Amino acid sequence: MATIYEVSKLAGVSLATVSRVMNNNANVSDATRKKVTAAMDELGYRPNSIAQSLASNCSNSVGLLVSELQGPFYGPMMSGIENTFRNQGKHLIIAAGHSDEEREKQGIEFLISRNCDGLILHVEAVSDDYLIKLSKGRTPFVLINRYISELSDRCILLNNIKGGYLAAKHVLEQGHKNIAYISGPLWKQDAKDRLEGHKQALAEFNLEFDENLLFQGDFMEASGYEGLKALHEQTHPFTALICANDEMAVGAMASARDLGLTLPKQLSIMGYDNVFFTRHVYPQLSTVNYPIDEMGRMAADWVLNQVYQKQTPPLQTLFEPELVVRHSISRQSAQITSQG
Amino acid sequence: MATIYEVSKLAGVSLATVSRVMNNNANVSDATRKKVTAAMDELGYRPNSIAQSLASNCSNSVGLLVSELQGPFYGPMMSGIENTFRNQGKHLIIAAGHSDEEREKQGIEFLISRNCDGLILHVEAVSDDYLIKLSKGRTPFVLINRYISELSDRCILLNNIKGGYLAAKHVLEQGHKNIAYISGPLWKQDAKDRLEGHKQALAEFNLEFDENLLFQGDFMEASGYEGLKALHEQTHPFTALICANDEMAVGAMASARDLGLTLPKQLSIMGYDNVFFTRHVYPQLSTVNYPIDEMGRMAADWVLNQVYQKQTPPLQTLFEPELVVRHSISRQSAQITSQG
DNA sequence: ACATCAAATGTAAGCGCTTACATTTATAAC
DNA sequence: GTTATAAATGTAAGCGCTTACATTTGATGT
Repeated sequence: MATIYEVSKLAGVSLATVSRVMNNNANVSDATRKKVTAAMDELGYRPNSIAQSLASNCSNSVGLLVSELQGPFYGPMMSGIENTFRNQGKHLIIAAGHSDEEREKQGIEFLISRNCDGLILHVEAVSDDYLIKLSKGRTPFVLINRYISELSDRCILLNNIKGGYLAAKHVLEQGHKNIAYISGPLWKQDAKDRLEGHKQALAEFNLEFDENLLFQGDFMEASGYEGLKALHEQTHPFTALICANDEMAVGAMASARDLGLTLPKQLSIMGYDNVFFTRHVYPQLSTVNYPIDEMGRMAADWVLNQVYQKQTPPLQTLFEPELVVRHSISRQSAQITSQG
Repeated sequence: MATIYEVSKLAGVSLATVSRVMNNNANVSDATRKKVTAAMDELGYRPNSIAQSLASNCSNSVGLLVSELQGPFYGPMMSGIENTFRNQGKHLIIAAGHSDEEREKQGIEFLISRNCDGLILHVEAVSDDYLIKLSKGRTPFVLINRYISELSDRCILLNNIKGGYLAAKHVLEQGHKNIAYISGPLWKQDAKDRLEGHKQALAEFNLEFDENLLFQGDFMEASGYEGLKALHEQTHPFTALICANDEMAVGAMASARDLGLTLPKQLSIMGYDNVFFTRHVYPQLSTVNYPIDEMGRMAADWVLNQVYQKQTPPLQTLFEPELVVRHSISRQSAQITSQG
């Protein structure tokens, strides 16, 4: 691999001049610029970006930490981010945290030690304190889907209370009065918020939230399956089920079929996230849109703006959910009565 | 950020010794090792891996180029790869090629200029010649889902002929005789192979392949939708439709509903890939399993073995598809007759 | 006590770039 | 033709590490 030194020799100029034409940041005469680019072409020269990073203390790469590389949720987010950076000549280093504190920390440290200029973090397991301490460090970062008041200007969030409210309101408006709920893990803020919005809507309809109709899941499909099974076995009747995300909703749909329930006639089911496969399930799932791709792009814009001082559209940190009505909520449902 | 220099000062040893304890590759007395690690802890020292890469000419990172960061196919692949490398202390730099020749080349060059020790490529647009030339370069790479005879030992492939055969055979065994086919773009080898396997099965059942029942799609959902619409409008009847991947199959299912066809009674539909959402569509889609996660892990093993000289399970380059029977193929179908 | 040799440590030259500063060259004003 | 000033180019010192080679230290055998 040719180095800058060989290029400079071939072009008959100094290292510095070659560097200047690469970064075209200083005055270089047309004649020498031509000589240099010719030499580069001849040698097939490619700058070694590791060396560039070390020397300039700027790697032109930003780190992205997500929980998982797979799954319907992270794909669109990564894609939105990658796109934005590609257009700006920045590069993406991706690590997965697997919702595990140790691995999340490892991932963050790797990205920092890799001289990332900025970080986009979607972390769940790491503590607020850790992040606050991290914010004092040299690598700026933005948080997706996590709120820490001390870091509020770098938290990109969905209004989950509103989302929970929207979902419940829609179901209530269809005439349902007994509504079961499968939540996410309630130590997570988003799970809590969605449930809070749910309760607000209930209150607005003068209905009380029935704790017996709450099942705490973990945002995974299996817990949706288990959740509906468990709810079906207890004695309080319900005609609709709201799940705190689409994966659990899909699990619940499978469960409903195994229980012999006709959807949506005997049981209405509502999801959350508007993950792409919700259009493909049967019946098509009504849900709440989580504009995760947009939020990813916004996170990328944040980095562009705050780290690279680029012009960007105005930064926005709070995003609004939207109701997506499809065919999984029936207008009037027969009550499922208890098993006992 | 503390540097190795500060650590050496604090510990009262030379740079080299600090480096040695980091890499524990030479004789260092217990006493000094202790002094050094204590100094590291005190300073919260983290080696700068950019500098390490530059000096050692080994970045401990491997590059991965995929077409898209999203979609049901690449997620499991990336995840399998990331997992393997995490366990070995290697890191992953991901770029997307978007099936575009220029962008694929850019991506590859970026990864190389980033001093990746090895590359895993899932490329579609770049030419064989380009890859052959690339193989002469300094960065070793392995190809997923692409066959180039000159590079055959580094091509990790699915036996697509067999897969196409399996799908068709299953449909034939259920008694279907008139089978429509929505292929991928036929300039792509995998699309060609799947169709070839399809024809083999037909031949085995003494059936002729009807060109009128072939629609060439592009592996995307929309082309499945359009494909079935077009097939339905022509005059040759068929009772089953085989799609060259699941996305098109899902598109075709939507199309079938719009055409008022009951699935699978009036039309049987078969997919290919066994993407995770095939279990969630209705009726659940019968398909052919593409073990992409395993193949990703194998690619990672290849790099570990060939680039880092690690012990790995034996390298395997050809993977076998498997039939996945679910509920989208009916035993005996009423014939769809022509529209005309 | 001395030589011998291995183990432990230090020295310093890079890795391929960037950039502050110094120097040279061209341009313009008088 | 000077001189002042700006533009173009060169010089060399790093960036934070690794590693070949040199040196020192400590055992061991005699």
